[in-house]
Amino acid sequence: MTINDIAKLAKVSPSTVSRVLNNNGPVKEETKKRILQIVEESKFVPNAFARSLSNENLINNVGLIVPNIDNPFFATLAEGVSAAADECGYNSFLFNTNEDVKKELRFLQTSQEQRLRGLLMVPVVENDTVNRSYLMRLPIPVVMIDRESYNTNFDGVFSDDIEGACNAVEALIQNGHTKIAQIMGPLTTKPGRARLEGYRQALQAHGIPYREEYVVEGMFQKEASYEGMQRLMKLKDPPTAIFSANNMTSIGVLKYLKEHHMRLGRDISMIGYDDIKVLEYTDTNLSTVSRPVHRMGYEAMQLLHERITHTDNRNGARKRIYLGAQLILRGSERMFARTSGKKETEKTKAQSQREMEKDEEAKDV
Amino acid sequence: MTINDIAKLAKVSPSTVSRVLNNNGPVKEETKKRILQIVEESKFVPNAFARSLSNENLINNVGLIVPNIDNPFFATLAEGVSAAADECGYNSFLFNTNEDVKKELRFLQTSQEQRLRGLLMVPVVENDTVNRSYLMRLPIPVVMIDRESYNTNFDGVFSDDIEGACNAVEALIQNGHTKIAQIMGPLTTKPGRARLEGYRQALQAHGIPYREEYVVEGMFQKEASYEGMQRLMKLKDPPTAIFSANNMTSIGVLKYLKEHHMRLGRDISMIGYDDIKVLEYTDTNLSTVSRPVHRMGYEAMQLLHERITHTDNRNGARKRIYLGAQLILRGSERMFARTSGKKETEKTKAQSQREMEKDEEAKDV
DNA sequence: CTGTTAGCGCCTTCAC
DNA sequence: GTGAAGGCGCTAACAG
Repeated sequence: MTINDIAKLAKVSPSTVSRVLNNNGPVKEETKKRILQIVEESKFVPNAFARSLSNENLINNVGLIVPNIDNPFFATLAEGVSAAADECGYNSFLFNTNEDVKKELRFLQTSQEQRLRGLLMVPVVENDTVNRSYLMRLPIPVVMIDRESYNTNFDGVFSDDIEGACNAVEALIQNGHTKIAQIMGPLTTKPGRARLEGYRQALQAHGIPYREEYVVEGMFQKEASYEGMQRLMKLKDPPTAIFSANNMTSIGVLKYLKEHHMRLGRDISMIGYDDIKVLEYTDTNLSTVSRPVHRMGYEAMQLLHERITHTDNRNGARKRIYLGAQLILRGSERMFARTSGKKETEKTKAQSQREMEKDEEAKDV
Repeated sequence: MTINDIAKLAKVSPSTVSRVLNNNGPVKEETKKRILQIVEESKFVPNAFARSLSNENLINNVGLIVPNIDNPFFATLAEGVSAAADECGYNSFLFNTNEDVKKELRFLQTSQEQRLRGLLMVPVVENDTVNRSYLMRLPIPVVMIDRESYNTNFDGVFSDDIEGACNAVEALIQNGHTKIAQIMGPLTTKPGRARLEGYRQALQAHGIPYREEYVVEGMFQKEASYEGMQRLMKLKDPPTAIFSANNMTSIGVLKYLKEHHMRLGRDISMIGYDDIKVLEYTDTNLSTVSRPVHRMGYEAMQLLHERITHTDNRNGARKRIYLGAQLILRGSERMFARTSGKKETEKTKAQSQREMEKDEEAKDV
C-alpha cells in the first residue's frame, strides 16, 4: 500500500494525496474527505524513509547512548531525555553499549546510516581514539552527558564531580576519619578521574597523607567493587571509612559488608555517589552525593534541540551546563555510631522527608 | 556526500560503487581499492533509508516498548532483548511509554512509519481498544512480554503469575498468617489480575476467607502502594502480612514501614514480587518471587527473530513461552521473628550465596 | 484546486 | 568488469 495506490482508489493524483496527508496546499473539501476515508479504510501509513529521502532528514529521530541501562542512574537519565524529547517532538532511541566500545562504535555508525538529527551520549571511555574520531566527524550535533570524550569540545551537561567528591570526603574527615579509602571508577572516564581528584583535594586540604593502598579499582561495577573491598579489608591497617565512586560500587561494598556482618556507622563509615532510591526506605542509611539525574537528561535534550534547530549557531561557543550535586547525610558517614539507635531513627525520618521533597523537585522540570 | 559523488571522484559509475560497498558483483581489484580509499577519505556512510526504500525493508530495526524504564525489571528486560538482538543482527530501539497509552499509540505509529521489522511489547493495559486494534493490524510480527493485550493471540513470553502469587501467599500462610493483605497491581494488566487470582486461590485452598478490605490498589507504583499501606494499617483489624504485587509496590511498602518504625519479620511480614537487587545486601531480608527477567527478554527477541525470518510460519500456531518463577525466602515471610538476630544473619548468608549462583545462571543465556 | 514532472540515494536488472 | 536505466515511496516545483 503506497500513496499511489491510494491515489488510484480515490481517482486523483499522488500529489493530491500527499497534500491531504501533510495538510499543506489546497484541496477541495470533498476530495479531501474521500481520500482520508480511503486512507483510513486501508490503514495506510506513509513510509517515513521515503519521505525523509526527498525531504532531507525530515524524521525527527535522536539517539541516546548510555553505557549501562541496568544502572538506575542511566534509566532515570533516559526518562529525563525522553520527557524533553516528547515535548520537542522527537523520537528518542535508546542504545545500551554495556560499557563496550565496539558496540558504541556500531551505534555511532547506525546513527549516521539512519540519519539521526542529533545524539546524546555518555561515552564508555574518554580515550578511545577510534570512536572519538568517528564522533568528531559526525555531521550532527552531539551533546555529552556526565562523561566526556577526551580532547573534544562538545556541548554537554555535567556535574561538578570534583566538588561533589571533595564534599563527601570532607564530611568523613569531619566525622573524625583519617583512614579513608576510595573505591574508584575507571580513570578513563571523566567522573572517575574527577572523583579521585576530589578525594585527593579533600585529604590534602586537611593534611592527611594520600595512601596508595587505600585507593582501589571499582570500575563502576559491583563485582570489581566487592573485590576492592576484600583487598582493603585485608590490609594490616584497614581504612575506617569508604568513599564509593558511584551507585554500582556502593552496592558492591554493601554486599561485602553484609557478608561480613559489618554495619554502616558501626563497623565502618561510608559515603557513596548517586542515589539508590530504595535504600532510603531501609535501615542502611547510606549517605551519598545526590545529583539531579532526571534534570540532567532533560536539559541535555533541550540543549540538543537548540543545536538542531539553530544550525547557524552550531559552530558558536560550546555550551556546557554544570548542575550541582548535593551531599545527603543519612548517618553512614558517622564513626562508630555515636548516637543511640533511637535517636538515629528519628534523624532518619526527617531526612526521609527531605528526600521526598527533593524527589518532587527533581520531577519538576 | 552520496554514492554518486563517490562515483565521480573515482571516475566510475554509481553501480560500481554500490557493488563495492555491498561486496556483491565482480569489480576489478584495482578499482575496488581506489573506491574504498575514496570512501574512507570522504567518510562516506550510505543512507540506510534510501537503501531500504528500493530493497523492501532491509534495515533490521526492531522496537521494544516498555511501560516504565525506571523499573529495574524493565531495564534488565531491555538488556536481555538487546543481547539477543545483537546476536541476531538487529538494532533494538527502546521506547518508554511511562504507562501512558497515548504515548504507546504514538510508538506504534512510529514503528510502522519507520518500517520496523518486528515489535516486542509490554503493553500499558490489556483493554485499550484503540491501541489493540492498531496492534492487530500491524503488518509485522509482535511478541508480547509479561503483559498482554486482551482478546489477542500474539506470540509471547510470560511467567505463571497465578502460581507465583499462590506460592508466595501459601508461604505466608505456612508461617501462621491468616490476615494477609495484597497490594495489587492494575487489574487492567494480565500480571495484575493473575497475581490477585493466585492470592485468592491460596486463601481458598486453606479455607481463609477473602476480605475485601485487605486488597488495596498499588498500581505497580510506589506512591499508590504507600497510600494503600496507610489504608491497610488504619483498619480496626489490620493484616499481619503483606503480599506486594511487584517491586515498585514493595518499595512503597518499605517506605511506609520505615516511616512508622516497623520492621519486616518483627512488626509485620511480607513477600514481594520481582527482585530488588540491592536489597539482598541490606538487612531488609525481603522475600520475593523472582523471575528470570534477563532471559525473558532474551527469549522474546529470539522468538521475534524466528517470526521475522520464517515469514511463511507467521500464521502458524502462536508460540507462547512460560518461564518459571522462583520463591526466594529471606526471612520477611516469618511471623514475629521467631529466630534470634544471630541465627537470622547466618541464614541470610547462606541465602546470599544461593543468590549469587542464581545470578550467574540468569546471565547464562 | 489539481495533475505532471523531476528528484531524493541507492540497488538491481540488463546491456555491453 | 562496467555502465545505463528504471524504480523504491514520497514531496516539491511548475503548469494548468
